[in-house]
Amino acid sequence: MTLHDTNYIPQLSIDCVVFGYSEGKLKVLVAKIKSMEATWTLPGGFVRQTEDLVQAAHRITLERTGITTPFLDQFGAFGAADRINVALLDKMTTQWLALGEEPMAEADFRAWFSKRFVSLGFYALVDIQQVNLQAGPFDESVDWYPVDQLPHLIMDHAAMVAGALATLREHLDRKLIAFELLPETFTMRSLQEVYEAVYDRPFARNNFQKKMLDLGVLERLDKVYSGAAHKAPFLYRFKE
Amino acid sequence: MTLHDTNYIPQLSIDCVVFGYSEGKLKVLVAKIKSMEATWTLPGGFVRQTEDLVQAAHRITLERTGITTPFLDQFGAFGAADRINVALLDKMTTQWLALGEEPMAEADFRAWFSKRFVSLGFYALVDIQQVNLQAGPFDESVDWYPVDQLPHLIMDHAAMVAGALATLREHLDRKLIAFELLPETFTMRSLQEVYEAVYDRPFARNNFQKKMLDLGVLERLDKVYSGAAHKAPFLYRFKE
DNA sequence: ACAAAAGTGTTTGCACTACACCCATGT
DNA sequence: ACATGGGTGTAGTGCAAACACTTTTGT
Repeated sequence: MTLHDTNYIPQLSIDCVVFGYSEGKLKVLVAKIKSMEATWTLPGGFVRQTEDLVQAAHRITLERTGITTPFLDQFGAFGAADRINVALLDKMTTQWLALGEEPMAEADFRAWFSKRFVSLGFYALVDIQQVNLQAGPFDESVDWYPVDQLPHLIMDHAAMVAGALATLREHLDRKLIAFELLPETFTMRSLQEVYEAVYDRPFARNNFQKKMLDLGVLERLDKVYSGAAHKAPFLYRFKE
Repeated sequence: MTLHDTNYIPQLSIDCVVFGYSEGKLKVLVAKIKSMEATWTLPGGFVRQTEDLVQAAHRITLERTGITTPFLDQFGAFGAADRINVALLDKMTTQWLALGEEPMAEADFRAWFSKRFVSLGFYALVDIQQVNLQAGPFDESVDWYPVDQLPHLIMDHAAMVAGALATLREHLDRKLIAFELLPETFTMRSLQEVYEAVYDRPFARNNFQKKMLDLGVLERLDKVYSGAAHKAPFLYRFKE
């Protein structure tokens, strides 16, 4: 990766709010920045000159999760005039020089990062079980955090998460995308739990089931016997 | 205006879908490009290094309409890898050189415009009666066109209008922004006509009135006597 | 038999629709 | 008086929430 405007569009970045669902909670993928104390960031990146915006967002998500075709949607553009993090720049430069691979002049690196960036916010929905976490070049680690227990994020990344969540709540029903957060087959209960995690409120079980079935997009499969002392629930699949 | 990345962010543009309402129709502000046959474009521009995104969108709208504080919302990002118009470039260059004011080297101009641009789509709502149309530097003229009778727009600008309209339809009810298309005081009928123009379908008069009044955001003022042979309608004002 | 959770039916309330009627105004 | 459009009330309809009941499974 050489950060030069012959390869990437300057002053434009993409940050992805990657949502996953596990343990009854809606989670967001967050990276801890290398060599910095208590500094976390959303997975982000830049747009290649030869690349569509959506391709870039896919690539950025893919690099961290291994997921090739997640649901992706652009939810906002973040471009305050002072949208820059000078404190980060020095730390990053040190880090960059330490990387060593495909070396780029420090001056070029600083020239790239010292400018104000406009960032496009995308949110992604992934089946958390399919994810293979992989840290990016500047990341010490990437991890899932419950959306209501995020660590301290740089710049306006917290606002991005808020915006992404607001958009997700608007879209979940209308666009039939809740299934994107689940494995291919799932029980009605787990689907309901996804809704409850996203909207942070309970849903009535019977009405929820009726509403989902009335959508006509669920295919009922075999029952699943968990060995528990109660009726076995049906499995469902999203009928496209 | 000097198009150089010390002044403007390169490869990033903003295009505005400015909606107005008149003569029972929803209209969009469209500019005819100078010295080109049958080529129209949405009012657009670039983002200054020292400027917020929203400021830039406001400026671009202000330059053409004279409206200082329209309702503005970002509805999409357009960034196909081949999002460039080579045919336009030559024409524009000629045009640019003819302008003469604040001369910039032709090479710089071409370097600026020959690259791929990512464009942020904003839509704006204005009271069309308050607008003073003013052509931009590259525009032969700017005019209002009914949203369903647009001239042939460059690149993906038609898709932008479609996206803006879709977003407007989603927002009109939920965000109480229909009033932005009307003068400060208006009759219930004219408000209904705005809705009918936006959604391109009729609304039942009595039910519409009830729905609007039940929102609790309308302040009823005096009646307006038009001199016509029927009951005088009330004027309303948006209660913020 | 019982507990736990799944599945389904029934009623209630609310919002939106359609229909109907009265009112104000100028000719 | 009448035509025209404004304002309001009422009955019907559909959707979603609330309540209630039955079924399946393992201990």
